[in-house]
Amino acid sequence: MDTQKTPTPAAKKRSAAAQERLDQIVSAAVRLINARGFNGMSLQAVADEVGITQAGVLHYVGSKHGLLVEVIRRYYDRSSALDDYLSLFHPGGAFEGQSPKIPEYCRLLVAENNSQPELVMLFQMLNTEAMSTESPLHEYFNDRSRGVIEPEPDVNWSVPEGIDATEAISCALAAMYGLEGRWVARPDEIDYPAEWSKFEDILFPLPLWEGYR
Amino acid sequence: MDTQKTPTPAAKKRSAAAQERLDQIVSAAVRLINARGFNGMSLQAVADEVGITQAGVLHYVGSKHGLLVEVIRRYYDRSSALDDYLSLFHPGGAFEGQSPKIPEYCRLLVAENNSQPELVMLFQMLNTEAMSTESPLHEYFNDRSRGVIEPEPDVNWSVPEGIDATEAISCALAAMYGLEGRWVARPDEIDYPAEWSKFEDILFPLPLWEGYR
DNA sequence: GTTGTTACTTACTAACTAGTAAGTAACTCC
DNA sequence: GGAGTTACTTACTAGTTAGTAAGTAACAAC
Repeated sequence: MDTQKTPTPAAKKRSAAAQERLDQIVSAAVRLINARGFNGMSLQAVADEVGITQAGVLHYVGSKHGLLVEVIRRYYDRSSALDDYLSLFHPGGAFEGQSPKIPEYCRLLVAENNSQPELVMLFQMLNTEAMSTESPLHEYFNDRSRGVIEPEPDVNWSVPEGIDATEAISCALAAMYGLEGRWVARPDEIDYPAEWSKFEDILFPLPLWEGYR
Repeated sequence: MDTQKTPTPAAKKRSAAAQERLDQIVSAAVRLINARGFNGMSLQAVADEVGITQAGVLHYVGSKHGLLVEVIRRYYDRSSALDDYLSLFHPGGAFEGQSPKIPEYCRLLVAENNSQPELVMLFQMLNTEAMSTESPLHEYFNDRSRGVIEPEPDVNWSVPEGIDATEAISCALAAMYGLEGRWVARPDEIDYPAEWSKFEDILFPLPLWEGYR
């Protein structure tokens, strides 16, 4: 029964405080998942970081699985400069009629991920744990992996002759994932966008991709 | 004090039985790490799979960290068709004076890994957990990651003009890692070597890499 | 000013965690 | 046949795990 009529300003204020607390909980959970994995993380550790009791954490998320759901939700609530790029080529967009370029798309993705190392690490950790059929995220990440290779089926990419656009995206994203794993493991040693630009010379070598980058 | 003089056949037999038991323990541990990660796996679960008590497991490995050491050891005791390939180009090898080719090297790596999905998954899992500085394997995997990009510094790869061999290997291995993650997550859906051959067309496109593949 | 809701806390449970200590049965060595 | 070693087991400890139940203090609604 949803009795949520016009919420009073006071109710809004309280709910905002609650939202802030939930954010603290999710932030702590992300840090702990990155450090130990979801299986290795405990509700008590989350509670300690936030400064409340373990039962207090459960008050917000219900169960450990509920916490995982909130963490995933946070991952998806990121802003995506990417969808913005692709939508430019859709009917009504600024570049309607033109075709997007894979290297350009990749560069945007790299730039975006470069500003969110914590979420990149979270993705690597959960995605890896989800390899196991035992993981509650197994099907979820498998579906995602299938879908991401063809992010926008109605877009026709501008690629050189003899190059399969779908394969090029698939391969580029695999390389990106591999590089991201190295980067988040030693962020001080690796300049992610700089390394990517070197990868670009391999993935999209210049005589062939001239005009398509 | 090492009192290991000529071991009697009986001692050998006993030690062989012990080795077999240790193998069972390590095999169970690999399965459980793949399913839940090292942090999520317990000595009791290993013991249950082997059919002995948890204290029995500790008799062999001393501690949970000791079990991790044994698991890592198993990973490195794999045969490597790869080193064999590279050694052919060393002084005294059959191909002395010639240069190895990166795509060929990659194909061997893919073929070898394709026959060991369990160890590939183990690598993905431990490597990911080792992203965290908290992991006992953090430095270990970082060193490995640095080294693997230049597997044999004294080999001069045969590559097309304008291509940086080190970057090509680095990029190819990143893509391989990314593809392997997809493969072990859904082995029934993905034909790893077949997918790799499509990646080859992107990483080493034919007009450019003609004669270097 | 009562009634309800929110945001927690304390107190608890039952199961599980890695690790230790002290056995014991089987076998080997000499 | 006695001494030592191996491959375990039983029994235990101290700490941690997710989750439940029953509060309670602060505030809001009316």
